[in-house]
Amino acid sequence: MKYEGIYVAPTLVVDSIIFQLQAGALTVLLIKRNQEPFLGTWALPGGYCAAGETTHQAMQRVLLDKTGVNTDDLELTEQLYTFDTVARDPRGHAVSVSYMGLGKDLEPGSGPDLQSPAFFPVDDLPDLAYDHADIIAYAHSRLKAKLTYTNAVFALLPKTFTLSTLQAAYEAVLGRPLDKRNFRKKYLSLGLIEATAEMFKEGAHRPARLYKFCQPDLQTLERSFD
Amino acid sequence: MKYEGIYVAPTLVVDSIIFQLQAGALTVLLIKRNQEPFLGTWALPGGYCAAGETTHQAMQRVLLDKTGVNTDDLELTEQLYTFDTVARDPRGHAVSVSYMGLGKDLEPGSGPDLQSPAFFPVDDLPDLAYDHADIIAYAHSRLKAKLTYTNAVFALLPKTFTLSTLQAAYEAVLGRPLDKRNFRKKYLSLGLIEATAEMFKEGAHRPARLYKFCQPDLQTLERSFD
DNA sequence: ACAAAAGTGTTAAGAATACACCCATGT
DNA sequence: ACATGGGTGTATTCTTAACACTTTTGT
Repeated sequence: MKYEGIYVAPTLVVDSIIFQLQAGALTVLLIKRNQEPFLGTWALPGGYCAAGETTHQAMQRVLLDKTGVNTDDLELTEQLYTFDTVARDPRGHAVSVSYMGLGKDLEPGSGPDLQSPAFFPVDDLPDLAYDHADIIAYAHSRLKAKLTYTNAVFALLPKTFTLSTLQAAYEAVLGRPLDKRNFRKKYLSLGLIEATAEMFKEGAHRPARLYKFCQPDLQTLERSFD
Repeated sequence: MKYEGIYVAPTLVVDSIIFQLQAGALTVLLIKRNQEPFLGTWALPGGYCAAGETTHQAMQRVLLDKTGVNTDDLELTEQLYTFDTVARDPRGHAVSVSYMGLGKDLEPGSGPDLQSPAFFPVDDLPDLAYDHADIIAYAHSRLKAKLTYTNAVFALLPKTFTLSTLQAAYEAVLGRPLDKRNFRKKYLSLGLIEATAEMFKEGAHRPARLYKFCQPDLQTLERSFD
């Protein structure tokens, strides 16, 4: 072993990629940086992880501090990847552990200490600091995969939902239209959702049956979706 | 932001999970710890990541130092997961970035500085330090998944191989027998491998055709395997 | 009555599974 | 000639993909 004297660890940071659906589009939470480097540029919310703090705890703290979003309001959190970045920081080399979070009806806070948090459609992002555009693209591809082999959509939807809403969620994430009849047939055959007694009435058209997930936690599908 | 004074990063370590096939079994590289904690207990090769060093570089250095295995001899390396561990180390909290490596004909070195590196069948592991048994189980499950949706087997096989060898590799990783005719039909239909002109003669039976991968790098399958 | 979204079935093609015998070689 | 592993085909079931009209409601 080499480090018999003083051991100096690399800077450790955490970044969050928080997705939700808004107006039928998949959106991601960004902040406007209020310090150099990349002052004034949009970026993923991130910050330092301190000794004695797990990366997950650091993620929760940083997310709350910078965006006002509480991780208790997320339905699903998952570690994404750990990036080695050379010029992430004026200190030089840093290691960034990134987490993906999914939720619904998330409200970025507003206040002087927050960094203008806002959700942007993933198909219409502003210029981003660092390699954050790549990280978002990677998270998006992971999310697509996750929707095909798990029931992770539940984290993007309300407790009860119509089949059209469910299909729209898949279409928003996957970025392409799906056949209505095939979608319903297949999804119902998976046995993950069940009809409730309620209907959803809205507008001048036939009411829709409301469904719910049988189990509100992450399940792996045996037949992968699409 | 909280850390305006001195910032102290958590201890950052890297661990390697190196797999290869030996005598038809999937094996993983372990060392016998020569220090506390867990002195004398088998463990995954791991060590500190220092400032100025990427986690990947640290993994390469640590692996070579502790086992004599050179990462240049690995056919495939992939970051696995980053574990927050509380009691990993006498220093207290640590963050461990783990990498999975695949290779063939890997020879652990021997020498006074090395920590008795040896390959053990994943189905017959000794008692392990820390949560390394869990980490290996996780890596194994990721490897199984990887074999079903990519051509990652190439990293476990020689340049040319028979279909029986290929099937045996799948069976060793997945831990269950596969049907010979269906396996061949499906694998050949994927178009990832092609027959060479050579045959492999061995023993008192019909020689086997040797195949090779068309492209010797990682490909994602469109139809997932099995 | 009409506009708007909900709901519903069939057919055809492709993929997965189950299954048993002959072939080429060395001894 | 026999033992050993290499090599091959078919029938059945299940899954996927393509495709259009009727129903219920509010205005």
